[in-house]
Amino acid sequence: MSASSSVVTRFAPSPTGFLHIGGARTALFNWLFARHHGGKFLLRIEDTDKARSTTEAIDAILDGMRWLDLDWDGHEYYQSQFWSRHAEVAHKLLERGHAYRCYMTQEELAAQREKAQAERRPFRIESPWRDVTDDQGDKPFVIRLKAPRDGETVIEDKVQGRVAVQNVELDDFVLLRSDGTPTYMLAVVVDDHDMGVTHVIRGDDHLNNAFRQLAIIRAMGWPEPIYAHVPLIHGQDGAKLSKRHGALGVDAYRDELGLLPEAVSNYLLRLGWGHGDDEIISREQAIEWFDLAHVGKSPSRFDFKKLENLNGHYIREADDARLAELVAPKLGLDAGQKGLLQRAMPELKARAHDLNQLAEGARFLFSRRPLDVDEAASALLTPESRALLTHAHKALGTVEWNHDALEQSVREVAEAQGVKLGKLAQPLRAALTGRTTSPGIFDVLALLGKGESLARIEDQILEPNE
RNA sequence: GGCCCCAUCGUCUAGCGGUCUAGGACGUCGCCCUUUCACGGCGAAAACACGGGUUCGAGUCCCGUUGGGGUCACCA
Repeated sequence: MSASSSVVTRFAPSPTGFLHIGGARTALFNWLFARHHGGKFLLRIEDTDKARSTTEAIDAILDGMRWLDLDWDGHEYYQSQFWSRHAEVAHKLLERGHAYRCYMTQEELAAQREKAQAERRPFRIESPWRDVTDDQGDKPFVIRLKAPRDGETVIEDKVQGRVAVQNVELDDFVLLRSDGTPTYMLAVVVDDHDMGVTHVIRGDDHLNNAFRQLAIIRAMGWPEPIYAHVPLIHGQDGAKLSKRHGALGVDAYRDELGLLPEAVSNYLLRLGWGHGDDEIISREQAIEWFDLAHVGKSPSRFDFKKLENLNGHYIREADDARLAELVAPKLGLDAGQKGLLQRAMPELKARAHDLNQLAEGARFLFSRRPLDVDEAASALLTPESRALLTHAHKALGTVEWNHDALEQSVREVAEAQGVKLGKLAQPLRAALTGRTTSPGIFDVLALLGKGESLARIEDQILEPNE
Protein backbone atom coordinates (compact mmCIF):
# COMPACT_ATOMS: atom_id res chain seq x y z
CA MET A 1 0.00 0.00 0.00
CA SER A 2 1.13 3.52 -0.64
CA ALA A 3 0.27 6.54 1.47
CA SER A 4 -2.14 4.70 3.72
CA SER A 5 0.48 2.20 4.75
CA SER A 6 1.80 4.81 7.14
CA VAL A 7 -1.17 4.34 9.48
CA VAL A 8 -0.15 3.48 13.02
CA THR A 9 -2.74 3.00 15.76
CA ARG A 10 -2.37 1.84 19.29
CA PHE A 11 -4.34 0.56 22.21
CA ALA A 12 -3.11 1.93 25.51
CA PRO A 13 -4.89 0.39 28.49
CA SER A 14 -3.92 1.12 32.05
CA PRO A 15 -3.41 -2.15 33.92
CA THR A 16 -5.37 -1.17 36.98
CA GLY A 17 -8.25 -3.51 36.33
CA PHE A 18 -9.09 -6.10 33.75
CA LEU A 19 -9.67 -5.63 30.07
CA HIS A 20 -13.22 -4.43 30.25
CA ILE A 21 -15.67 -4.49 27.42
CA GLY A 22 -15.28 -0.83 26.56
CA GLY A 23 -11.54 -1.20 26.32
CA ALA A 24 -12.01 -4.27 24.16
CA ARG A 25 -14.09 -2.27 21.72
CA THR A 26 -11.51 0.50 21.59
CA ALA A 27 -8.86 -2.11 20.88
CA LEU A 28 -11.03 -3.66 18.19
CA PHE A 29 -11.61 -0.33 16.45
CA ASN A 30 -7.90 0.48 16.50
CA TRP A 31 -7.04 -2.96 15.25
CA LEU A 32 -9.61 -2.84 12.48
CA PHE A 33 -8.56 0.62 11.38
CA ALA A 34 -4.91 -0.40 11.18
CA ARG A 35 -5.64 -3.64 9.35
CA HIS A 36 -7.98 -1.90 6.95
CA HIS A 37 -5.20 0.47 5.97
CA GLY A 38 -2.47 -2.12 6.04
CA GLY A 39 -0.85 -0.22 8.87
CA LYS A 40 0.39 -1.14 12.29
CA PHE A 41 -1.47 -1.70 15.52
CA LEU A 42 0.61 -1.25 18.65
CA LEU A 43 -0.05 -2.14 22.25
CA ARG A 44 1.23 -0.02 25.09
CA ILE A 45 0.58 -0.71 28.73
CA GLU A 46 0.10 2.55 30.60
CA ASP A 47 1.70 1.61 33.87
CA THR A 48 2.65 5.15 34.78
CA ASP A 49 0.89 4.73 38.08
CA LYS A 50 3.06 1.95 39.47
CA ALA A 51 1.11 1.63 42.67
CA ARG A 52 -2.08 0.72 40.89
CA SER A 53 -0.62 -1.45 38.16
CA THR A 54 -0.50 -5.19 38.64
CA THR A 55 0.97 -8.01 36.62
CA GLU A 56 -2.32 -9.87 36.96
CA ALA A 57 -4.07 -7.03 35.21
CA ILE A 58 -1.44 -6.92 32.49
CA ASP A 59 -1.80 -10.66 31.89
CA ALA A 60 -5.58 -10.37 31.82
CA ILE A 61 -5.35 -7.66 29.17
CA LEU A 62 -2.96 -9.60 26.96
CA ASP A 63 -5.04 -12.73 27.46
CA GLY A 64 -8.24 -10.92 26.55
CA MET A 65 -6.70 -9.45 23.42
CA ARG A 66 -5.50 -12.85 22.28
CA TRP A 67 -8.90 -14.37 22.95
CA LEU A 68 -10.52 -11.74 20.75
CA ASP A 69 -7.83 -12.41 18.17
CA LEU A 70 -6.50 -8.87 18.23
CA ASP A 71 -2.82 -9.29 17.53
CA TRP A 72 -0.49 -6.35 17.99
CA ASP A 73 2.55 -5.61 15.92
CA GLY A 74 5.87 -6.07 17.61
CA HIS A 75 6.21 -6.51 21.34
CA GLU A 76 4.03 -4.71 23.81
CA TYR A 77 5.41 -1.48 25.21
CA TYR A 78 5.41 -0.48 28.84
CA GLN A 79 5.12 3.18 29.53
CA SER A 80 7.20 2.96 32.67
CA GLN A 81 10.22 2.02 30.55
CA PHE A 82 10.26 5.48 29.07
CA TRP A 83 10.32 7.56 32.20
CA SER A 84 13.70 9.09 31.55
CA ARG A 85 12.56 10.07 28.07
CA HIS A 86 9.43 11.68 29.52
CA ALA A 87 11.53 13.63 32.01
CA GLU A 88 13.84 14.63 29.20
CA VAL A 89 10.97 16.12 27.26
CA ALA A 90 9.68 17.90 30.35
CA HIS A 91 13.06 19.54 30.83
CA LYS A 92 13.27 20.42 27.19
CA LEU A 93 9.95 22.21 27.56
CA LEU A 94 11.39 23.96 30.61
CA GLU A 95 14.44 25.12 28.67
CA ARG A 96 12.34 26.43 25.86
CA GLY A 97 10.14 28.40 28.20
CA HIS A 98 7.04 26.30 27.61
CA ALA A 99 7.00 24.97 31.11
CA TYR A 100 8.04 26.10 34.55
CA ARG A 101 8.94 24.82 37.97
CA CYS A 102 6.01 25.25 40.31
CA TYR A 103 6.77 25.27 44.02
CA MET A 104 3.24 25.60 45.26
CA THR A 105 2.40 23.42 48.22
CA GLN A 106 -0.66 21.23 48.50
CA GLU A 107 -1.98 23.67 51.06
CA GLU A 108 -1.65 26.61 48.70
CA LEU A 109 -3.39 24.66 46.00
CA ALA A 110 -6.21 23.69 48.34
CA ALA A 111 -6.58 27.30 49.45
CA GLN A 112 -6.94 28.45 45.86
CA ARG A 113 -9.49 25.77 45.22
CA GLU A 114 -11.55 26.73 48.25
CA LYS A 115 -11.41 30.39 47.37
CA ALA A 116 -12.64 29.70 43.88
CA GLN A 117 -15.43 27.59 45.28
CA ALA A 118 -16.42 30.27 47.77
CA GLU A 119 -16.58 32.84 44.99
CA ARG A 120 -18.50 30.37 42.88
CA ARG A 121 -16.20 30.66 39.93
CA PRO A 122 -14.53 27.79 38.07
CA PHE A 123 -11.26 26.74 39.60
CA ARG A 124 -8.15 27.05 37.54
CA ILE A 125 -4.66 26.91 38.86
CA GLU A 126 -2.93 30.27 39.08
CA SER A 127 0.63 29.54 39.93
CA PRO A 128 2.75 32.46 41.06
CA TRP A 129 5.69 30.60 39.59
CA ARG A 130 4.48 30.70 36.03
CA ASP A 131 6.87 33.45 35.04
CA VAL A 132 9.65 32.77 37.49
CA THR A 133 12.65 31.24 35.78
CA ASP A 134 15.04 31.04 38.73
CA ASP A 135 15.74 27.72 40.31
CA GLN A 136 14.60 27.76 43.95
CA GLY A 137 17.18 25.31 45.20
CA ASP A 138 16.14 22.22 47.12
CA LYS A 139 12.48 22.99 47.51
CA PRO A 140 10.25 20.33 45.98
CA PHE A 141 8.57 21.30 42.74
CA VAL A 142 6.53 19.95 39.86
CA ILE A 143 6.96 20.97 36.26
CA ARG A 144 3.85 22.53 34.80
CA LEU A 145 3.09 23.32 31.22
CA LYS A 146 2.75 27.00 30.50
CA ALA A 147 -0.53 26.57 28.69
CA PRO A 148 -1.67 29.14 26.16
CA ARG A 149 -4.21 31.61 27.57
CA ASP A 150 -5.43 33.38 24.52
CA GLY A 151 -7.40 32.16 21.56
CA GLU A 152 -8.86 28.74 21.15
CA THR A 153 -7.73 25.27 20.32
CA VAL A 154 -9.53 23.34 17.62
CA ILE A 155 -9.57 19.64 17.00
CA GLU A 156 -10.91 18.18 13.78
CA ASP A 157 -11.97 14.91 15.31
CA LYS A 158 -12.80 12.07 12.92
CA VAL A 159 -15.77 11.05 15.01
CA GLN A 160 -16.77 14.16 16.95
CA GLY A 161 -16.21 16.61 14.14
CA ARG A 162 -14.87 20.08 14.81
CA VAL A 163 -14.51 20.74 18.51
CA ALA A 164 -13.22 24.02 19.82
CA VAL A 165 -12.27 25.02 23.34
CA GLN A 166 -11.24 28.44 24.58
CA ASN A 167 -7.70 28.29 25.87
CA VAL A 168 -8.64 30.12 29.08
CA GLU A 169 -10.43 26.91 30.01
CA LEU A 170 -7.16 25.04 30.05
CA ASP A 171 -4.88 25.42 33.03
CA ASP A 172 -1.24 24.74 33.70
CA PHE A 173 -1.37 21.04 34.33
CA VAL A 174 1.49 19.03 35.76
CA LEU A 175 3.93 17.33 33.42
CA LEU A 176 6.43 15.98 35.88
CA ARG A 177 5.55 15.13 39.46
CA SER A 178 7.66 16.20 42.40
CA ASP A 179 9.14 12.72 42.58
CA GLY A 180 10.34 13.10 39.01
CA THR A 181 7.82 10.70 37.44
CA PRO A 182 5.76 11.81 34.46
CA THR A 183 2.03 12.29 34.53
CA TYR A 184 -0.19 10.46 32.10
CA MET A 185 -0.72 13.62 30.10
CA LEU A 186 2.97 13.96 29.30
CA ALA A 187 3.65 10.27 28.89
CA VAL A 188 0.96 9.56 26.28
CA VAL A 189 2.04 12.43 24.14
CA VAL A 190 5.70 11.52 24.23
CA ASP A 191 5.08 7.83 23.66
CA ASP A 192 2.61 8.35 20.85
CA HIS A 193 5.10 10.62 19.16
CA ASP A 194 8.05 8.31 19.67
CA MET A 195 6.08 5.30 18.49
CA GLY A 196 4.97 7.12 15.38
CA VAL A 197 1.27 6.88 16.18
CA THR A 198 -0.69 8.61 13.43
CA HIS A 199 -4.26 7.97 14.61
CA VAL A 200 -5.37 8.19 18.19
CA ILE A 201 -8.64 6.28 18.49
CA ARG A 202 -9.91 6.13 22.07
CA GLY A 203 -12.90 6.67 24.33
CA ASP A 204 -14.37 10.16 24.29
CA ASP A 205 -13.70 10.49 27.99
CA HIS A 206 -10.31 11.58 26.67
CA LEU A 207 -11.64 14.32 24.45
CA ASN A 208 -10.94 17.03 26.99
CA ASN A 209 -7.45 15.68 27.48
CA ALA A 210 -6.76 15.96 23.80
CA PHE A 211 -6.68 19.74 24.06
CA ARG A 212 -4.10 19.60 26.81
CA GLN A 213 -2.06 17.05 24.97
CA LEU A 214 -2.15 19.16 21.87
CA ALA A 215 -0.62 21.98 23.87
CA ILE A 216 2.38 19.80 24.65
CA ILE A 217 2.64 18.63 21.07
CA ARG A 218 2.57 22.16 19.73
CA ALA A 219 5.10 23.33 22.31
CA MET A 220 7.42 20.59 21.11
CA GLY A 221 6.69 21.30 17.49
CA TRP A 222 5.74 17.72 16.82
CA PRO A 223 3.32 16.54 14.14
CA GLU A 224 -0.24 16.32 15.41
CA PRO A 225 -1.97 12.96 15.31
CA ILE A 226 -5.43 12.51 13.88
CA TYR A 227 -7.92 12.07 16.68
CA ALA A 228 -11.04 9.94 16.77
CA HIS A 229 -12.90 9.99 20.08
CA VAL A 230 -15.38 7.17 20.23
CA PRO A 231 -18.43 7.53 22.49
CA LEU A 232 -18.43 5.35 25.55
CA ILE A 233 -20.54 2.28 26.06
CA HIS A 234 -23.29 2.77 28.60
CA GLY A 235 -25.15 0.34 30.79
CA GLN A 236 -28.85 -0.45 30.49
CA ASP A 237 -29.65 2.63 32.58
CA GLY A 238 -27.71 4.97 30.34
CA ALA A 239 -24.88 5.69 32.72
CA LYS A 240 -21.26 4.98 32.00
CA LEU A 241 -20.66 1.27 32.01
CA SER A 242 -19.46 0.07 35.36
CA LYS A 243 -19.04 -3.20 37.20
CA ARG A 244 -22.65 -3.56 38.04
CA HIS A 245 -23.64 -3.28 34.36
CA GLY A 246 -21.46 -5.99 33.00
CA ALA A 247 -18.27 -4.10 32.51
CA LEU A 248 -16.72 -7.36 33.50
CA GLY A 249 -13.37 -8.40 32.27
CA VAL A 250 -13.61 -10.09 28.90
CA ASP A 251 -12.42 -13.21 30.70
CA ALA A 252 -15.80 -13.27 32.43
CA TYR A 253 -17.57 -13.15 29.09
CA ARG A 254 -15.62 -16.21 28.12
CA ASP A 255 -15.51 -18.20 31.35
CA GLU A 256 -18.67 -17.24 33.17
CA LEU A 257 -21.05 -16.28 30.40
CA GLY A 258 -19.76 -18.89 27.98
CA LEU A 259 -19.55 -16.60 24.97
CA LEU A 260 -17.61 -17.10 21.79
CA PRO A 261 -15.00 -14.48 20.89
CA GLU A 262 -16.37 -13.99 17.39
CA ALA A 263 -19.78 -13.19 18.87
CA VAL A 264 -18.38 -10.68 21.33
CA SER A 265 -16.29 -9.15 18.59
CA ASN A 266 -19.21 -8.91 16.18
CA TYR A 267 -21.41 -7.41 18.87
CA LEU A 268 -18.82 -4.84 19.87
CA LEU A 269 -18.29 -3.86 16.26
CA ARG A 270 -21.98 -3.13 15.78
CA LEU A 271 -22.12 -1.10 18.96
CA GLY A 272 -21.50 2.40 17.73
CA TRP A 273 -20.66 1.48 14.19
CA GLY A 274 -22.79 0.23 11.36
CA HIS A 275 -22.61 -0.83 7.77
CA GLY A 276 -26.09 -0.54 6.32
CA ASP A 277 -28.35 -3.34 7.45
CA ASP A 278 -25.54 -5.80 8.03
CA GLU A 279 -25.65 -7.55 11.37
CA ILE A 280 -23.54 -10.68 11.01
CA ILE A 281 -20.12 -9.49 9.99
CA SER A 282 -17.08 -11.69 9.65
CA ARG A 283 -13.66 -10.48 10.63
CA GLU A 284 -12.65 -10.30 6.97
CA GLN A 285 -15.65 -8.16 6.10
CA ALA A 286 -15.05 -6.01 9.14
CA ILE A 287 -11.51 -5.27 8.00
CA GLU A 288 -12.77 -4.41 4.57
CA TRP A 289 -15.64 -2.23 5.75
CA PHE A 290 -14.49 -0.54 8.91
CA ASP A 291 -14.10 3.19 8.84
CA LEU A 292 -14.24 6.08 11.28
CA ALA A 293 -16.87 7.96 9.28
CA HIS A 294 -19.58 5.52 10.33
CA VAL A 295 -18.81 5.54 14.02
CA GLY A 296 -21.80 7.15 15.72
CA LYS A 297 -21.46 10.18 17.93
CA SER A 298 -23.89 9.15 20.61
CA PRO A 299 -23.15 6.66 23.35
CA SER A 300 -24.78 3.27 23.02
CA ARG A 301 -26.22 1.00 25.64
CA PHE A 302 -25.00 -2.49 26.20
CA ASP A 303 -27.66 -5.05 25.37
CA PHE A 304 -27.07 -8.54 26.68
CA LYS A 305 -30.05 -9.95 24.84
CA LYS A 306 -28.63 -9.05 21.50
CA LEU A 307 -25.20 -10.32 22.44
CA GLU A 308 -26.76 -13.59 23.52
CA ASN A 309 -28.68 -13.89 20.28
CA LEU A 310 -25.54 -13.27 18.29
CA ASN A 311 -23.70 -15.83 20.35
CA GLY A 312 -26.40 -18.37 19.57
CA HIS A 313 -25.86 -17.69 15.91
CA TYR A 314 -22.12 -18.26 16.17
CA ILE A 315 -22.61 -21.40 18.21
CA ARG A 316 -24.77 -22.85 15.48
CA GLU A 317 -22.10 -21.97 12.98
CA ALA A 318 -19.23 -23.25 15.06
CA ASP A 319 -17.36 -26.45 14.42
CA ASP A 320 -18.64 -29.39 16.49
CA ALA A 321 -15.22 -30.55 17.60
CA ARG A 322 -14.34 -27.07 18.79
CA LEU A 323 -17.57 -26.77 20.75
CA ALA A 324 -17.06 -30.18 22.32
CA GLU A 325 -13.61 -29.06 23.37
CA LEU A 326 -15.01 -25.92 24.98
CA VAL A 327 -17.90 -27.64 26.73
CA ALA A 328 -16.14 -30.79 27.95
CA PRO A 329 -14.36 -29.06 30.85
CA LYS A 330 -17.64 -27.70 32.12
CA LEU A 331 -18.93 -31.26 32.39
CA GLY A 332 -15.69 -32.82 33.52
CA LEU A 333 -15.63 -35.28 30.65
CA ASP A 334 -12.93 -37.74 29.68
CA ALA A 335 -11.71 -38.27 26.13
CA GLY A 336 -14.23 -40.96 25.31
CA GLN A 337 -17.16 -38.94 26.53
CA LYS A 338 -15.93 -36.02 24.50
CA GLY A 339 -16.52 -38.10 21.39
CA LEU A 340 -20.13 -38.65 22.30
CA LEU A 341 -20.50 -34.99 23.08
CA GLN A 342 -19.22 -34.07 19.66
CA ARG A 343 -21.59 -36.49 17.95
CA ALA A 344 -24.49 -34.97 19.85
CA MET A 345 -23.40 -31.43 19.02
CA PRO A 346 -25.47 -30.92 15.87
CA GLU A 347 -28.62 -31.54 17.93
CA LEU A 348 -27.40 -29.70 20.99
CA LYS A 349 -26.18 -26.48 19.46
CA ALA A 350 -29.44 -25.39 17.91
CA ARG A 351 -30.81 -25.19 21.42
CA ALA A 352 -28.17 -23.12 23.14
CA HIS A 353 -27.22 -19.46 23.22
CA ASP A 354 -24.08 -19.90 25.24
CA LEU A 355 -21.64 -22.58 26.28
CA ASN A 356 -23.27 -23.00 29.68
CA GLN A 357 -26.62 -23.78 28.13
CA LEU A 358 -24.83 -26.13 25.79
CA ALA A 359 -23.30 -27.96 28.72
CA GLU A 360 -26.65 -28.10 30.49
CA GLY A 361 -28.31 -29.51 27.42
CA ALA A 362 -25.67 -32.19 27.11
CA ARG A 363 -25.70 -33.26 30.72
CA PHE A 364 -28.26 -36.04 30.27
CA LEU A 365 -25.88 -37.87 27.98
CA PHE A 366 -23.48 -38.47 30.82
CA SER A 367 -25.82 -38.93 33.75
CA ARG A 368 -25.47 -42.12 35.76
CA ARG A 369 -28.44 -44.41 36.25
CA PRO A 370 -30.77 -44.29 37.89
CA LEU A 371 -31.44 -40.80 36.62
CA ASP A 372 -32.54 -37.89 38.75
CA VAL A 373 -35.90 -37.08 37.26
CA ASP A 374 -36.99 -33.51 37.72
CA GLU A 375 -40.45 -32.60 38.91
CA ALA A 376 -41.96 -31.79 35.54
CA ALA A 377 -40.61 -35.00 34.04
CA SER A 378 -41.88 -37.07 36.99
CA ALA A 379 -45.34 -35.74 36.36
CA LEU A 380 -45.19 -37.31 32.94
CA LEU A 381 -44.50 -40.77 34.29
CA THR A 382 -48.02 -41.84 35.13
CA PRO A 383 -49.23 -45.45 35.33
CA GLU A 384 -50.69 -45.07 31.85
CA SER A 385 -47.51 -43.73 30.35
CA ARG A 386 -45.47 -46.44 32.06
CA ALA A 387 -47.62 -48.97 30.33
CA LEU A 388 -46.79 -47.30 27.06
CA LEU A 389 -43.13 -47.36 27.94
CA THR A 390 -43.38 -51.07 28.56
CA HIS A 391 -44.62 -51.58 25.04
CA ALA A 392 -41.96 -49.32 23.65
CA HIS A 393 -39.27 -51.09 25.61
CA LYS A 394 -40.33 -54.39 24.17
CA ALA A 395 -40.44 -53.10 20.58
CA LEU A 396 -37.15 -51.28 20.82
CA GLY A 397 -35.45 -54.40 22.08
CA THR A 398 -35.77 -55.96 18.66
CA VAL A 399 -35.06 -53.01 16.40
CA GLU A 400 -31.91 -52.03 14.58
CA TRP A 401 -30.41 -49.10 16.49
CA ASN A 402 -30.40 -46.19 14.12
CA HIS A 403 -32.44 -43.00 13.96
CA ASP A 404 -34.83 -44.00 11.18
CA ALA A 405 -35.53 -47.49 12.43
CA LEU A 406 -36.06 -46.14 15.94
CA GLU A 407 -38.49 -43.55 14.67
CA GLN A 408 -40.45 -46.12 12.76
CA SER A 409 -40.60 -48.42 15.74
CA VAL A 410 -41.73 -45.75 18.21
CA ARG A 411 -44.36 -44.48 15.80
CA GLU A 412 -45.67 -48.00 15.35
CA VAL A 413 -45.99 -48.50 19.07
CA ALA A 414 -47.91 -45.25 19.43
CA GLU A 415 -50.19 -46.17 16.63
CA ALA A 416 -50.77 -49.67 17.93
CA GLN A 417 -51.68 -48.25 21.34
CA GLY A 418 -53.96 -45.69 19.77
CA VAL A 419 -52.14 -42.63 21.10
CA LYS A 420 -50.56 -39.68 19.40
CA LEU A 421 -46.81 -39.73 19.15
CA GLY A 422 -46.44 -37.05 21.80
CA LYS A 423 -48.18 -39.24 24.37
CA LEU A 424 -45.37 -41.70 24.05
CA ALA A 425 -42.50 -39.41 23.17
CA GLN A 426 -42.79 -37.24 26.26
CA PRO A 427 -42.70 -40.05 28.83
CA LEU A 428 -39.90 -41.57 26.80
CA ARG A 429 -38.02 -38.29 27.02
CA ALA A 430 -38.62 -38.17 30.76
CA ALA A 431 -37.28 -41.67 31.17
CA LEU A 432 -34.26 -41.15 28.94
CA THR A 433 -33.20 -37.69 30.03
CA GLY A 434 -34.98 -36.99 33.30
CA ARG A 435 -36.19 -33.77 31.74
CA THR A 436 -39.13 -32.51 29.71
CA THR A 437 -36.97 -30.87 27.10
CA SER A 438 -34.19 -32.36 25.06
CA PRO A 439 -33.09 -32.90 21.49
CA GLY A 440 -35.37 -34.93 19.25
CA ILE A 441 -36.30 -38.17 20.96
CA PHE A 442 -35.00 -40.41 18.18
CA ASP A 443 -31.67 -38.62 18.29
CA VAL A 444 -31.60 -39.11 22.03
CA LEU A 445 -32.15 -42.84 21.62
CA ALA A 446 -29.52 -43.11 18.90
CA LEU A 447 -26.99 -41.08 20.89
CA LEU A 448 -27.52 -42.95 24.15
CA GLY A 449 -27.20 -46.33 22.48
CA LYS A 450 -29.27 -49.43 22.87
CA GLY A 451 -28.05 -50.71 26.21
CA GLU A 452 -28.23 -47.42 28.03
CA SER A 453 -31.55 -46.45 26.48
CA LEU A 454 -33.29 -49.70 27.36
CA ALA A 455 -31.87 -49.62 30.84
CA ARG A 456 -33.09 -46.09 31.48
CA ILE A 457 -36.55 -47.03 30.28
CA GLU A 458 -36.53 -50.10 32.49
CA ASP A 459 -35.64 -47.98 35.49
CA GLN A 460 -38.89 -46.12 35.05
CA ILE A 461 -41.01 -49.17 34.35
CA LEU A 462 -39.75 -51.18 37.26
CA GLU A 463 -39.25 -48.48 39.81
CA PRO A 464 -42.24 -46.22 39.79
CA ASN A 465 -40.95 -42.75 40.41
CA GLU A 466 -43.48 -41.21 42.70
C1' G B 1 -21.73 24.43 38.74
C1' G B 2 -17.91 25.69 34.28
C1' C B 3 -16.49 23.52 29.74
C1' C B 4 -17.38 19.79 25.96
C1' C B 5 -20.45 16.12 23.49
C1' C B 6 -25.02 13.72 22.26
C1' A B 7 -30.60 13.12 20.94
C1' U B 8 -34.69 8.00 14.95
C1' C B 9 -38.93 2.06 17.60
C1' G B 10 -37.69 -0.58 24.75
C1' U B 11 -32.26 -1.52 22.74
C1' C B 12 -28.40 -1.47 18.57
C1' U B 13 -28.89 1.05 14.18
C1' A B 14 -30.07 2.63 8.38
C1' G B 15 -31.04 7.51 6.84
C1' C B 16 -25.87 11.94 4.73
C1' G B 17 -32.91 18.07 1.75
C1' G B 18 -37.35 15.40 -2.05
C1' U B 19 -36.95 7.90 -3.35
C1' C B 20 -39.52 8.18 4.50
C1' U B 21 -47.16 6.53 4.41
C1' A B 22 -38.97 6.20 8.18
C1' G B 23 -35.72 0.42 6.55
C1' G B 24 -33.00 -3.74 9.23
C1' A B 25 -31.64 -6.42 13.78
C1' C B 26 -32.44 -7.85 19.08
C1' G B 27 -36.40 -8.02 22.39
C1' U B 28 -41.97 -8.40 22.73
C1' C B 29 -46.68 -10.47 20.76
C1' G B 30 -49.40 -13.63 17.22
C1' C B 31 -49.42 -17.68 13.49
C1' C B 32 -46.90 -21.84 10.94
C1' C B 33 -43.52 -26.08 11.41
C1' U B 34 -43.50 -29.86 15.39
C1' U B 35 -42.65 -35.64 19.92
C1' U B 36 -40.62 -31.35 24.01
C1' C B 37 -37.40 -27.24 23.83
C1' A B 38 -34.96 -24.81 20.39
C1' C B 39 -33.96 -23.73 15.22
C1' G B 40 -36.45 -22.01 10.98
C1' G B 41 -40.54 -19.40 8.28
C1' C B 42 -44.50 -15.70 8.12
C1' G B 43 -46.82 -11.50 10.36
C1' A B 44 -47.92 -7.49 14.10
C1' A B 45 -47.30 -3.61 17.64
C1' A B 46 -43.27 -0.11 18.28
C1' A B 47 -39.37 5.80 16.87
C1' C B 48 -37.70 10.94 13.98
C1' A B 49 -37.67 14.62 22.32
C1' C B 50 -40.06 19.70 22.08
C1' G B 51 -40.32 24.80 20.04
C1' G B 52 -38.76 28.19 16.55
C1' G B 53 -36.45 29.26 12.01
C1' U B 54 -33.93 28.39 6.71
C1' U B 55 -36.11 26.13 2.22
C1' C B 56 -40.72 25.15 -2.96
C1' G B 57 -39.67 20.97 0.41
C1' A B 58 -36.51 18.92 6.97
C1' G B 59 -35.67 12.82 10.32
C1' U B 60 -31.83 15.14 7.34
C1' C B 61 -29.38 22.41 7.88
C1' C B 62 -29.42 26.61 11.92
C1' C B 63 -30.97 28.49 16.91
C1' G B 64 -33.23 27.66 21.53
C1' U B 65 -35.61 24.45 25.33
C1' U B 66 -35.68 19.89 27.65
C1' G B 67 -33.31 15.42 28.58
C1' G B 68 -28.87 12.34 28.77
C1' G B 69 -23.61 11.75 28.93
C1' G B 70 -18.37 13.06 29.52
C1' U B 71 -14.77 15.98 31.99
C1' C B 72 -12.86 19.31 35.50
C1' A B 73 -5.98 15.64 40.36
C1' C B 74 1.29 15.62 41.53
C1' C B 75 -5.31 8.96 38.39
C1' A B 76 -5.02 7.05 33.89
